[in-house]
Amino acid sequence: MDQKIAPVRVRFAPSPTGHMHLGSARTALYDYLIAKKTGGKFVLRIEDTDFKRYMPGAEEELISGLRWLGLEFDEGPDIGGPYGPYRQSERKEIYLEHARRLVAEDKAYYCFCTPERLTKMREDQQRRKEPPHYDGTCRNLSIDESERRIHDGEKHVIRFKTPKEGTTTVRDLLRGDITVENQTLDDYILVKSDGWALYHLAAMVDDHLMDITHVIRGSEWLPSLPLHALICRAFGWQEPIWVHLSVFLKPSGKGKMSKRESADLLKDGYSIFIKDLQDLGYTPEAVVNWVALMGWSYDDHTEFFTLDDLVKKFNLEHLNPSPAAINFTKLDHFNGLHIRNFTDQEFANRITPYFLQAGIRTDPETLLKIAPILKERVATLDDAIEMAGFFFKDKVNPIAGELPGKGMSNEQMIEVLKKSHSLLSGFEKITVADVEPVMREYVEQSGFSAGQVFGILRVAVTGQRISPPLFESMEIIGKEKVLERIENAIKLLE
RNA sequence: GCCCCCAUCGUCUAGUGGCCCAGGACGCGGCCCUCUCAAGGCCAAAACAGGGAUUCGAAUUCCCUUGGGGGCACCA
Repeated sequence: MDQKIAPVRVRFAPSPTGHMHLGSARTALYDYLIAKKTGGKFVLRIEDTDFKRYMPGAEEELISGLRWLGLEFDEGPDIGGPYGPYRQSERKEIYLEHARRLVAEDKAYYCFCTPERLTKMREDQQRRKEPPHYDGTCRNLSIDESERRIHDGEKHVIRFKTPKEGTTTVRDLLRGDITVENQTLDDYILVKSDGWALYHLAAMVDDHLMDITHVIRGSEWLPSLPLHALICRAFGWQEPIWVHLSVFLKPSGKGKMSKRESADLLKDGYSIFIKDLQDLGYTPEAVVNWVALMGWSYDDHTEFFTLDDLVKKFNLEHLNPSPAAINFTKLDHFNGLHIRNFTDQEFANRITPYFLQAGIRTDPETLLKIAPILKERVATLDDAIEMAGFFFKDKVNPIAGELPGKGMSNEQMIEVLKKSHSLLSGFEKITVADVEPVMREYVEQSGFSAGQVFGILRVAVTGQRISPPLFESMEIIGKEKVLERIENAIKLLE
């Protein structure tokens, strides 16, 4: 069915300047999927040449984020590989050599203009309503003069000698040919005065040296795509296949998520950061499933996918170029779906750390028993704490006012609790099969509704108005504790 | 300001000239189930941005307008 695709080499190349977010996660996911699908390689490369913006711990967060999502990479800074090193900060000389080669071939040149002059130049251009452009002062300096000035210790950068005339056409896999007038391009800086390469050079050199076949990245790179193609062509390299993914917009669909909005979002229990999502009780399965479908679709209308499903079904052809607003309620939906898809044991394992974090001591047997009745009713894993914390407490503390008893007096509630207590006492142990028929029979005779009777019992036994089913809960809690809690509630009412 | 990209229900999307008075999913509303809350089942409302052109025929092709997004650093 699927035509055989040659093995790809793809790279996820984040810069360690901030927290890993949904956009990165999706790019990495698609990289992983297409690599696995074609039997290719998924490499992680850290683009850390901007020391000013470097964020300590970002690389570790990236790696643990990838692993949490299940996106194991084949080559990377911590595991190495045949194309290393995988940190750009360890490849300075490689970029410099390449830049010099371009200079030697008259495809780049040394520029001695000071940042101050360039800033002023730009301001003047802006004032004259001209697009900001390098004015070409050093573009035609002779090699001799350049070398003399370098020798004299003059600060310099290396600029790309962008063609002044004609057009450049590059093919993006999702959008087709994109053509720009070369005169709208600039003589971009390739190497900074401190000798470090800029992204444009470093990424192209690395992609070539690392045999990258497909460059999958965000569409914020689209404007510099012609430059990148021109650089590849200047070196005489074959270009990779360019794939620019749509951007993610904030839920309203109006623009990208800002820092301030991310903070607001967190108050509602959502986040665009992978680390947060984990803490908020989302499963990696759901995040993967959800994010995969933001910009990609599968044609038979199925939407529930595991990572393995996606590896089988993913393709580059169904990618969608238009921007996508993030829909967190759909994440909730997928989270529920995947939670319910877990085995009871798996679910028990997953919620354990959340209880731990909340300071609630659990035991594996009970966890396994509550799993089936809990799985159906939590949206996020940490919901389990609120919903099922009472299973692990010695006693619960219902508030008198919390005991519902719609339209019932205190005396009536006490009556119900006392009767229930005596009924339950008659059993050797509480099981749903034994107890439920008896209790329902009591409801019949009592004149109260099932909602009234079970509602009071629920609060007495669980301390909550909302809980998993009453009888199942009582069976798990055990007769002794149940009776104790009912007695407690009676005392409270009296 | 200049350059580039995008445009189907509120949102994510299917749709590559006739199968579409547009299909699915989330959400929303209703009903069923029901000891609470969920889950599940069923039903409903909801979109081709506007204008031209091509064609026997356009959501699908082309042009313009409008709207939205991204980019214009010795950041990535």
